[in-house]
Amino acid sequence: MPNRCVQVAVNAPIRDLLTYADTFAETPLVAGQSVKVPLGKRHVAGLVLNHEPNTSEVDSEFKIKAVQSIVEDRPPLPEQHLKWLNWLASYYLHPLGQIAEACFPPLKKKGRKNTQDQVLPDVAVSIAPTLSEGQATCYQNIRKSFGRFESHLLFGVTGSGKTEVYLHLIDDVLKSGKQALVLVPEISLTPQLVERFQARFPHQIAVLHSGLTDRERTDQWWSIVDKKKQILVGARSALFCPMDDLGIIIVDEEHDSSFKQDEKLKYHGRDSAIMMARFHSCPIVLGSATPSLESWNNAITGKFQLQRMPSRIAGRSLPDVHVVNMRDIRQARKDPETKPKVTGNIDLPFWLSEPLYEALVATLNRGDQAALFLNRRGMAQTVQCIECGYVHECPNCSISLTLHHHSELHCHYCDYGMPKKDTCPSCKEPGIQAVGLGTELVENDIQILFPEYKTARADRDEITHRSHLEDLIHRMENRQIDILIGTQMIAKGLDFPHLNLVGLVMADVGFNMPDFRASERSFQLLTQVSGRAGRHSEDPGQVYIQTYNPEHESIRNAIKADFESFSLSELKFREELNYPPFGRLACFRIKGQHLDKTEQTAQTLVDRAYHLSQQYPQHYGGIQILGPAPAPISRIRGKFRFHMLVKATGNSVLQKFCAQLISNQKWVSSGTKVLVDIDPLNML
DNA sequence: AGCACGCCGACT
DNA sequence: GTCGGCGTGCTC
Repeated sequence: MPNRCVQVAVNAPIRDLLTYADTFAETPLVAGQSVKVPLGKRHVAGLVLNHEPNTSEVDSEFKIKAVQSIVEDRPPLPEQHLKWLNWLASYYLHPLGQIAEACFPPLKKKGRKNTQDQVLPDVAVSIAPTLSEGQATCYQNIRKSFGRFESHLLFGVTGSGKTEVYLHLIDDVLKSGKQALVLVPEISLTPQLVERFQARFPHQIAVLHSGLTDRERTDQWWSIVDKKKQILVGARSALFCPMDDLGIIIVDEEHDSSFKQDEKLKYHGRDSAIMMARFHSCPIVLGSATPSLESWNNAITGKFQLQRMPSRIAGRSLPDVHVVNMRDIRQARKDPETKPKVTGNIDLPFWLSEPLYEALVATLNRGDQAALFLNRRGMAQTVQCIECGYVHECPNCSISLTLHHHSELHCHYCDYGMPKKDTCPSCKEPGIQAVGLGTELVENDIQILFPEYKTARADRDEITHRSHLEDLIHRMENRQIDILIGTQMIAKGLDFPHLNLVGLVMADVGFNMPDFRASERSFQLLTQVSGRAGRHSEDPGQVYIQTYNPEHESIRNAIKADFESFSLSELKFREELNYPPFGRLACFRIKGQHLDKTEQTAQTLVDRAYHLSQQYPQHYGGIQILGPAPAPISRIRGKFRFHMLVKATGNSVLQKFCAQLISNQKWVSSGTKVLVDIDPLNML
C-alpha cells in the first residue's frame, strides 16, 4: 500500500525539508498545519508544507517516520502567510522550520486569568479630528490603493500629523471588515502611540512585543486570530502573527534601524512587511520624517508612491536650532582672558558649553522642561592610565570597558565586570582616570549644577522594564521631572508639551564609525532629537547641538531640517561606491574559538566566493567580493570574528549567489561557524 | 538545536 | 580500570 507522505520543515537547523508519512487517514494533513514529528531520538515541532504523493518507503534512502501528532490549539497558517514565510526563509537564508515557531503563541489557548487590562492602558475615548488639507490629500491618495498592493512613503516632519493619517486609513479598513497591522520600532518604547490608538479604537487593539509575558502574548495572539481585535500594533515580530484578511500595513518610523533583527533570522521588519503586503494584496504605508535612503530612492524612482505631508500643524513652528562648536569652547576656556563667563560665575563641566548652560537656566526659570541626549551610557567611555596610556580591555571582547557608578568597569558586549582601581595594572602608578563621558556622568554633573531641580535618566541601565518607561512618561507629563537625560531611547516618538529645550551633548558620537551609513544615522538622530522640542507651544522650541564637527553635512542639513538636500548628496556618494540603495550587500560573518582556524575558514570562504563568481561570469560577473578582514570588533565573548562582504547589482543575484555559497558547509573547519546577513545594517 | 557517540584526562 | 569533559556528526 503506497504511503501518503508530507514534507515538513522541522524546528532544527536543517535547510532541507524532511519527508514524513501522513497516517491521519480520515483527515489528511494540510499545508500550514503545525505538527510534532520524531527527529533522531527526540520529538520536535514541524510545519507541514506540501504533499509528496509518490514517495514509497521502498525507494527512499531513509526510513520514513510517521508524523506523531497535530499540535492542539494551533490553527493551520493561512496560505498568504505560508508564502510569506517561504519568501522570508529563502531571502534571508534561514531554515524555515526554525522561523515557523514564531508564528504561534508560546502557551495553550486558555489561561487562568484575563490579563488584557494590564497590557493596554485604559484611556478616555477620543474623537477623530478633521484632517488638514495636506493630511486629507495623503489620506485620499493612499485610499485609492485599498484592495491592491502598493507601497506609499508618507514623508513628513515630526509633528506634521502622520499618525492622524494612519488612524483615518485604519478606520476605513475596519469598516470594510478587514484587519490592520501597525509596526513600530520598539513598541515598549512608544507607549504614547499605543495610547493614541487605544483612545481612538477602544477594545479593538492588540499588541505584541518582546516586553510581554508568555500569557499576555498568547492572549493577544488569539484576540487577533479569533478576530476579537481588529488592529495589531507591534514590534517587527508581530509580522509573524498569522492574519488572513489584512487590509493595510503601517510601518511607522520606517527608517529606524531596530526594524532589523541582528541575530538568528536577520530580517528587516520593513522589507518583510512590504512582502507581506504583496502577498495580501493590500497597501502598505511607510512613515518617516527622515526616510531610509532605500525607501527614499524607491519613492523618487516611482517604485513607491511618495506622499508628502506639509510642514508642522498650524500654530507650531520648527524649533530654533543652535550649533555649538565645542572646539571653540575648549579653546576659549584655555585662556583666562577669553574664558567665557556664565550666570553665577561657576565652572562648567567639560562637556557642557556656556550657551547650552544659559539656555538650561532660562528654560528652568520659565518653569519649562529640558532634555539632554547622549548616545552613550555609563560614567565614562573608558578609563585610561595617564602615566603609560594603559586602557582596560574586556578579556573576552576586543573592546574597552565602560565605567559605571564611579568604580565599576563593565563590558557592554558580554557583561563582564570588574572593580576600577586607581593603580594602573601595567605601570603600577596611580594614574587611572576616566576618559570621555556617558549619560550617568551627565546626570551627576547636572544634579550638582541644578540641585533644586529634579532629574531623571532614561537609558538601558535605568529602564529595564516597560513599566519604568511608562512611569517616567507620567512623571514627565506631570512635570515631576525638570531635566530628562537619556540615550536615543527617549528620542523615539515621545511627545511632551512642556519640553522646550533639547540639548544634544555630543552629536559626533557615530560620525566616525567604520560604516557607510554613519552620516545617514547621524542625520536621522539629529532630526528626530530636534523634533522633541516645542511641539505644543506657540514659541518655537530651542535645540542646542554640541559638536566638534559643525561643518559636517549631517549637521548642516539637520539644522535646516532639510532631508532632501541631505539625501541628494548622500545618494550621490552611495551611487559612486555602489552601496545600497544602488548595490546590494551581504555580510558573511565567520566566528570561532581559535584565531588561526577562524581566519583560515574566512580565507576558504573568500576563495570559494571568487571561484563561484568566475565559474558563472554571465550571472555573477558584477559581483564584488571584499575581505576577508577582521570584524571592526574582532572578538566578542571570546570568539574571533572575520568578515567577507559581497556587493551585487540586484538582490536576486545576491540572494542566489549567497545561497549557493552556503548550501553545503562541509568545507567549514571544525570549531568555526559561517553566518550570512543579507542587507546588513550593523556590521560591527 | 539537541542528542549520542567517541576519544582523552583524573579519580577511586 | 571508569566517570565525565566536550569536540563531531546527524536528524526523514
